[in-house]
Amino acid sequence: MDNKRSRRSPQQSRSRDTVEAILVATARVLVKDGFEKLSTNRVARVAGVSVGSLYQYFSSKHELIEELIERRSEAMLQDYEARVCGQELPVEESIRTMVDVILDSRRLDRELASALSASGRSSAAPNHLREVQALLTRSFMAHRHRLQPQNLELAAFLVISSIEAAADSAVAGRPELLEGGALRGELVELLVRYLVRDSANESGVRPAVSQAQSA
Amino acid sequence: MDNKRSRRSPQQSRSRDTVEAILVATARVLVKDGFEKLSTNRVARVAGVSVGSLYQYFSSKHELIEELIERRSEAMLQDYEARVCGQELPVEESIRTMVDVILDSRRLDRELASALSASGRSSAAPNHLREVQALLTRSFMAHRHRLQPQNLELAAFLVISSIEAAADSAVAGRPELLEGGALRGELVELLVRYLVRDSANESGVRPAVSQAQSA
Amino acid sequence: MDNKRSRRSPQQSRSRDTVEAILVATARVLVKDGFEKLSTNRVARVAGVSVGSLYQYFSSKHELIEELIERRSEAMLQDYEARVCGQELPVEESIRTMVDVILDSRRLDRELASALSASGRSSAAPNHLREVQALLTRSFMAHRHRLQPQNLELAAFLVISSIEAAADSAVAGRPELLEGGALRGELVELLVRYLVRDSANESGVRPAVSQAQSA
Amino acid sequence: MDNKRSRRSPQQSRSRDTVEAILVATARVLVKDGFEKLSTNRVARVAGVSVGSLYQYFSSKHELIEELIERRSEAMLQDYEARVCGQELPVEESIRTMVDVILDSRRLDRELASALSASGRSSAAPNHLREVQALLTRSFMAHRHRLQPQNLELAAFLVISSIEAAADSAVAGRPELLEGGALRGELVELLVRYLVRDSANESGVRPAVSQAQSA
DNA sequence: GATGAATGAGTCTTCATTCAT
DNA sequence: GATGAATGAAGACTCATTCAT
Repeated sequence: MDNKRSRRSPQQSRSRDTVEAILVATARVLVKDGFEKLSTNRVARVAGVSVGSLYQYFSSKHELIEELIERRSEAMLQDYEARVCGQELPVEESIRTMVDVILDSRRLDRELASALSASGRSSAAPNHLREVQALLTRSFMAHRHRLQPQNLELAAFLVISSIEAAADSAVAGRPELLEGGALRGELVELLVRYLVRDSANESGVRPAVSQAQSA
Repeated sequence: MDNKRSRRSPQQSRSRDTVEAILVATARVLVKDGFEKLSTNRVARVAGVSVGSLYQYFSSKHELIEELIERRSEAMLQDYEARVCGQELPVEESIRTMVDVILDSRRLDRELASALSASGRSSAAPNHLREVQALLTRSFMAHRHRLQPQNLELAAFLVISSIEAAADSAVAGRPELLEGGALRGELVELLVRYLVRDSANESGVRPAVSQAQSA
Repeated sequence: MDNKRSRRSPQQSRSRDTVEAILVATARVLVKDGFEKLSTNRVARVAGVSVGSLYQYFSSKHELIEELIERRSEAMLQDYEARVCGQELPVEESIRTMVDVILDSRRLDRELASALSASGRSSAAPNHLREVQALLTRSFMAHRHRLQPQNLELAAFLVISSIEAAADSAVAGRPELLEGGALRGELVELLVRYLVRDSANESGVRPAVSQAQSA
Repeated sequence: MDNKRSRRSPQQSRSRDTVEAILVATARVLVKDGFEKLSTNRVARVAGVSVGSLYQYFSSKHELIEELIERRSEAMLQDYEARVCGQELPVEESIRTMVDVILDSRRLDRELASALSASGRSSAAPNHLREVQALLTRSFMAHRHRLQPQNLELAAFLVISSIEAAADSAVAGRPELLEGGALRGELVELLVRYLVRDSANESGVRPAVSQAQSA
């Protein structure tokens, strides 16, 4: 625990290959068998090395996974920077790029993302707000003339997932946000702005957003 | 609700107490030791009953957790309904209530929520977009005059967490959303509407949102 | 262990019914789920009584099974006696009746017999002399002109099963038989007499045996 | 033989010893405590290795037992072949050898055989035909002048065990044999030929059988 | 007598980790 | 450095048996 980062950092090329093989194997096992079946022995076997070698470069199973996640983040960051290419983008473009980067990343290694994020979650978890979402959809229906989104079901999906995400992120990393009214107010702002149709200028004010996107 | 077909449905009052004790113990273990340390034996010990008793009411560890999550969902649903009280609320109010319900729920059992949602995620996970978020914040700074949110750091937090959440929810339950451009477009719409200041009417069009919120 | 036969012997009719129900349930469970899945709790549930009641009449799981076996033996004995009906049968008839009784008993509750006798045996057991049997069949083929049985494969089956049975019975109940040459000699006598064709009188000497049997 | 696809095939000499120790321990536990008390942990402890090691070479408790049985079968087969030594034996010799092999095998590891074959059988089982056997013996007594065997009690033992064995083997592996009359007829043939004295030539026809046997 | 909730030792099995070779 | 055999604590789950109601 305290001797973290004690191992690792291969300098020779053979070592680098080994590390790479291990990481690739980890991802493969994760995708093929899920998080629960991930074991150091199995990873080593798939990587074609011995467990001993695995422990030469990763001091624990935990570190193995951390490294994998870190690499994925780095990849996303590089993707973002590659797309932005040093330019100063307007906010709309920034956002669109961000969205693209994250969604593409998830799309590319869907299995890995799923294995990584849904790892311990019980199957009930994803559904546990289904009913609330249904409730919300119905409420949207009732006011559909005042709402901007066309696909109300998709809108409800987005709304719920955003609230939950904010709540969970706050719990995980910024608990103080749960106390004040700031997060709350901002979330409401976010969502209401998204949902409610602009009364004055239907399609004039914010035109950039509705353009077609490249898939 | 009661069609859970647990091993047995309690028929004596003793049983009901046992079930309750087990569920309480589960939450306690989850909070104190985290998901990974949750074991049926430990739960039973903390609950002051035997493993056998646990298995009399929950046919597996999995079911135990499902029940816990289900109870939390039900509680949230009831909270929502209590607040709405049968009235037909306008969208703004629906959203505010929804936000309140979810945030309050998380605030109340923060630890449990954390244990449950971060269950399998490695400790690296919460941080893995920190850098991206920093990037985004800087970009926001550069355009701050065109943006509506005051607290740009909070805005970036919200933006990132919303995108990630949408991506993860899609991966978990609606993979088809990752393919088309619909989710992407809607997400961009959501975020840009939130971020960009209304050029025409600075504070006139959407007044309801900026009101004070009841904690 | 030492208070055996302490419970049991119902005198009232309700008790008798209960005992009967339990025994029937035991057989049912045995047939449906096999010996390994047999548990007092399950038997009680299937019998429609409580475990407590089961233990009122059977002091242990062990005793439950013993009783079942004993009943089966009694049934066979009664069947035999019913068929013999007090008459003094000639040996041929005795044997035929005996064979009928045992085979019929097995045929009638084949499942139960199988569950009971194959209970703990690994799947390898029934086959473990297959090769030897094949060897023997081949040897028979080579001498088929000197042998009496028509179906040599069936003959080999019988031969092997008889030897094994004698060996196992001896191990289980009469270990001294394994030491001397008596059992050995008698077994050889039994088998050779069966196998080798009578050189002198092909079909005259022992005519009674080849008659048709009632199925 | 070696295509057993156990978890791993030992590659170092240490492993081979471990495997051997485990198998020896299995036999020892079986002999000392019986099949019901056989557990992987106990075997490992007796073998002086860890459970983990056991599972390195045997993927389940089941496989452990299968291996043991297979080894015993192989040993018997080798014994048979060693005695036959490639020669083409006459039937009488084949049978005698077969009988010797099986009886000797049982004699050598009597305890193991007992534990293995009586594995699940309740203690009632071996006795459950005692009464029938008594009956039969008495019947034999009555016709003793027409019977060939000298030791009628031993004959009855052999007769009963042969019928039961045929019935059980059929139940276990060839249920179709229970239906037709073939098995029945053949069994009767086998037994009557054994029991009934040859009327014509008392001691002339089948002389080979009564010779002395090598123990 | 009957009930069924409770017990807890014991079962099989996994897997992160170590260390002699 | 690499190997892979060995470890053993720990986990999920079962079931014969008891005993308060």
